[in-house]
Amino acid sequence: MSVNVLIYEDNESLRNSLVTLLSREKGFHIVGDYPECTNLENHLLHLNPDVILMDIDLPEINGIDGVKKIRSITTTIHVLMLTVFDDTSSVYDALYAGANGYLLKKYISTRLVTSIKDVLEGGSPMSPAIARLIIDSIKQKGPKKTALDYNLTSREIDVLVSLAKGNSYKMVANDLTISLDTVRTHIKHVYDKLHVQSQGEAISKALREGLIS
Amino acid sequence: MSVNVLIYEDNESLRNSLVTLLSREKGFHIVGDYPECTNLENHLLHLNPDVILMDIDLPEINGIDGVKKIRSITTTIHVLMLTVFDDTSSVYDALYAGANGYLLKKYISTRLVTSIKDVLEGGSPMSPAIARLIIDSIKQKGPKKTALDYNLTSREIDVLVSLAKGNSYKMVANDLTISLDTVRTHIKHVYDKLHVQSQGEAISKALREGLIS
DNA sequence: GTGAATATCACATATTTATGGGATTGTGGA
DNA sequence: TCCACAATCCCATAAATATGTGATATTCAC
Repeated sequence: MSVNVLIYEDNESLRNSLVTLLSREKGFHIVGDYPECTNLENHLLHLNPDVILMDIDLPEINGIDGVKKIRSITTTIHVLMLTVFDDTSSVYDALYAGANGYLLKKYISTRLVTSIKDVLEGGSPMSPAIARLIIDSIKQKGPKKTALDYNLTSREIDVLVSLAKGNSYKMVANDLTISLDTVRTHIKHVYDKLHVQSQGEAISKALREGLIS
Repeated sequence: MSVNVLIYEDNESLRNSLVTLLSREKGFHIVGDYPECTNLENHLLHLNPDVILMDIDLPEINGIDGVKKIRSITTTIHVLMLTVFDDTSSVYDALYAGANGYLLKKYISTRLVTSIKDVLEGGSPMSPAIARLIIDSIKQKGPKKTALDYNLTSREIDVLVSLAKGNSYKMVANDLTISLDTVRTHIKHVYDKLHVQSQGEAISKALREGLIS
């Protein structure tokens, strides 16, 4: 049994290359190749693809929206994005839209086949440059500070967490089974340590810096 | 000129395989191979590696801490993690520690050489399964809801943002050059729309759901 | 041009917060 | 042993917040 591949790529010579490349490979069957994905629903219904190769920069409906449409219909078909862009926002948009992998076009000749196999196994193959983008943007958010960075005690964290849930002092007291005044004391200490002077600032600082989540 | 590779891997047979594998490849020069990375500083100083292959599960000092130590000394040396684990926390820890790539051991025979070349080019090669983990954990945070999901108006967002900075109502009023009562009104509406009844809950909900950042 | 939604302001008041004091107990390190 | 610190509680008060009700002007779609 072979893998059904559906191709959307507006660059005709590249599209032909893809077809040639996969035709030579046994185990792959190309069920369709189109320069645009306006007829997506029909294709999905009648061509029965296992994997879709989707160019990101498509006329009419772009690849991102194409993926969204696919995902609104089915989550089982694997989608591998093909792109010349390696900018962060395209990558993120595609990932959120539900793409399974992200291959830079310059790597197509050497990695297309293995990448398709990877997505079929549930992996998310991506060019190293793409992976780098993702990693950088994750790291940018920063290694989460621990409560230790502000010398918050465990009880102080408890109070902060309870507060962030939207509890009033009274509710926090009830939540942690301590008195209202104790809650106040803890919060005072938290404010001192975080150098803030209001609940709003404390909570947003705690959330943004990963002290609580 | 060749690439200097330094290897830390406690499994002796695997370490020998790595050495053999890279020895056969021209352009690579192995400057050292050790079962543990306790002598890291010295090695860095005297062996002059371009790339370090680092097992994650090392005795004495584990690979994560190894990377941290490397990064505290230099950021230019490339580090490729080798692992049998593909759990989320190991991956994240390694990334935050400053690893450049993350290769599952079962792919070593087929992808080690290209992966090393990838890191040298500034990319972050990783096995598809690893990439999948990262993508899933990103997506888990969810596609950010926009303010539209709660029908917040632009002015209401302004107020919310200002509040999250830690501003009091007075300061918000000053910030947006509107009256205190107008601030109150906006906040009332925000609370209604978000279904909350305190500043803390509003801010944490807004931050967690990505309404503001 | 009517109505719905936005943005603005006003007044009133019960609760809640922020902040200042001060106190007791237990724990763990110097 | 003694000191620092964590965790608990108490009192007091000025300031800020939550909530209700009501009003006006603008805009934008129907």
